[in-house]
Amino acid sequence: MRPTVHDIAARAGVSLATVDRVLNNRPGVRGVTRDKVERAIETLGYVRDVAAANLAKSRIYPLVFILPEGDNTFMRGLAAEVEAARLRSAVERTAITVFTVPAFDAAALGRALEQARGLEPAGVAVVAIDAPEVVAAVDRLREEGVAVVTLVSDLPGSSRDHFAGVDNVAAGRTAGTLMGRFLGGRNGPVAIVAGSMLVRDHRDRLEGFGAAMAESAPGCQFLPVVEGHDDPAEVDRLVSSLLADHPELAGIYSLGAGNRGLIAALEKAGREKAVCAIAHELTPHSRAALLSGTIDALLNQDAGHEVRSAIRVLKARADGLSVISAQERIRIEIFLKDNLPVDPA
Amino acid sequence: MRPTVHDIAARAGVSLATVDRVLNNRPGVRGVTRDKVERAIETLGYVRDVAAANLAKSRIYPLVFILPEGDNTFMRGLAAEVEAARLRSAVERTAITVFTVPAFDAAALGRALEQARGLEPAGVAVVAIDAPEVVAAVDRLREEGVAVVTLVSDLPGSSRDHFAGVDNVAAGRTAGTLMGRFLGGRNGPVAIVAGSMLVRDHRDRLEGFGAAMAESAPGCQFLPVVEGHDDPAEVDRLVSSLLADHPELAGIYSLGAGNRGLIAALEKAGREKAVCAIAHELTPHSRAALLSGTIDALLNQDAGHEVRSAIRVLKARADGLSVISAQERIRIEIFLKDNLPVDPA
DNA sequence: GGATTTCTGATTTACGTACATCAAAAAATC
DNA sequence: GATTTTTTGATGTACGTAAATCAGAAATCC
Repeated sequence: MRPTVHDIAARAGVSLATVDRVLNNRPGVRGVTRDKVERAIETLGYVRDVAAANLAKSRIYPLVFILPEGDNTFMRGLAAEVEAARLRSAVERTAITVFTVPAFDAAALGRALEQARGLEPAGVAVVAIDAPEVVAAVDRLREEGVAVVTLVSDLPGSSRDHFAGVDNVAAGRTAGTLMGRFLGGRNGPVAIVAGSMLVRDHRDRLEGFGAAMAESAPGCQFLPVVEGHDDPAEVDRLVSSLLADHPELAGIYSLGAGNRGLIAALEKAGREKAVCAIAHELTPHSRAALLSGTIDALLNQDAGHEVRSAIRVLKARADGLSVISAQERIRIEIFLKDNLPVDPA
Repeated sequence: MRPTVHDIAARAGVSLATVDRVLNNRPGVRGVTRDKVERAIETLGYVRDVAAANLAKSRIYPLVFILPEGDNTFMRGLAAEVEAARLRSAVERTAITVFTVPAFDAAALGRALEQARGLEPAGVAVVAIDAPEVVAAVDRLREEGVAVVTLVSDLPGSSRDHFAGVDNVAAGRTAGTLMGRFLGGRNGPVAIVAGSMLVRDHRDRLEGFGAAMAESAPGCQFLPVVEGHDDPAEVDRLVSSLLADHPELAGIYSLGAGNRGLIAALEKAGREKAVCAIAHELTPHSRAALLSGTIDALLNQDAGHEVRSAIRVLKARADGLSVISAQERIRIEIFLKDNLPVDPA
């Protein structure tokens, strides 16, 4: 049988109240007594029953999620996962509030973080924008003891507790290695379609892609990076003109969103088999394109995993507990047509 | 505020005891009264507080894990993850017992399952062997209301609740597509090293590999499958003689364990760059070989995820609850040198 | 050595649910 | 309509912890 606070009190020769004071860092315990209690905890191997403690505290974890607006498929999927988590609130003792802010607007994000602070939450999960006012707002939350996790996009200079997302340089490298190997020494230039080079994730992916391509396909020629602003129609136009201008195009790396446009352009031109296409994020469209062969490989980060991980980490940090680190590692998933999950994302 | 049993009692105009009877399916409630209570539960959106319920029941989940013996690195890693889960027992209200049985011995596994049944556990997780006596033993457990999850290796004909593992045909296909694309039309035969063709996992992988290669590298010549019995020394010998006999060897697919032997043979022959090598399971050795370029791609299943998932599913089934299915999907992970997790497995 | 401050003990209530008991009410049976 | 059976209510205890109160003991101060 697992030891309880009563067992510790008996063992240490003190009362329940004193054990409680030690366990919860309340004042009013002499050093020697504290030591006695801590030794008893040690020798009995006492572990606080979190369920019982939460019950007694009627603890709920007020959490705030701050997500970007816009109709980006990935971000909508992320929002859906947050909503799914909200529906589990009763079971998980969380109370999740969602704020949405205009995409790429650091000032608005800073204000949203301030607003979140006003709610005195136990934790905040935020899709960060790498800007000084955002760093400042995050640091202020941390100073007040609020746990902060960055989601999808990190904030390296800040004091955030944890980042629930992938290393985008490594993701870019992975795409580069795959592209180099898939081309297998074939000639012809490679095109890169970004969303916006103002976004850190995209810059990181580009950096990694270039480095890995230099190793796996030395001498490969790159076309200038074009920016599709994650908009399918714009990506369609851009890719269509790339295809028209470069009949020998060997590969396309799409490191942002707007894959519907990429797929449409390749298929309109009838070049879907000739051009090696690698893109990011599994969506119903990209999934279909992978299965049909229009897209050759897809890199993905599991939005559901990211949201669940963020919640676990925030709760643990709020209680000062540790987490299973391997469980919180967000994978850079590589999907070929053969290892797709059964259920569309 | 979340509704409690008291709220339901008030709303339905009955006593707490009656609510309790309805909630826990105890006899002694008229149909009409039951309906009243259920309507109240519905309209108030009552969800039982599992933590409080478990506390009141002092519920622990006695679970049995049945794992194969032997010094296979993957299985040892799996055992380590089970042990890690055992150390979390206090927090997770589990009591985990581990049985080990000789590998590939269906009769012994059947006996172990019977023995597990004697412990009257809430759930059993088993690395299955596809044999009639194992199916029978699993079905018997299920009949007694014990939840059963197959781990790593499935048991299709049985009534097991869930399979925590990967689709090995799909894993083989994934390897085949990668191999075909990495070869990029190069000539030269491809060798396949299995552990034992008696094991279903290995047969499945081979089947998938052949099918995908036929698509991605039509006309590729295969050497006869050799069996290394997951033993590094034996794999080393086999691969060394393959390399000596076939100077034009283009690729090797190792679908079992014993990768240390594969790596050693390739490096001794100085052929690690010339031969495209694809293997399974991330271990310290295979990780190093991936980084050095001896192995070109690694397929993996996350043993930690499998164990944690098995426990979640067993607990949920024991309580008749549902699980987040996306969370329990075990991925076929593809690792290149670029997307390795930071921490070795 | 008395007053004050700091520590400790004893006890109680609460969290939300499970489960048992006994009495009372309602329904079914004859 | 009396009896039996079924259904329901009322109540209490338990699970392991949190948190509060108040009294008493020990240490510290002057």
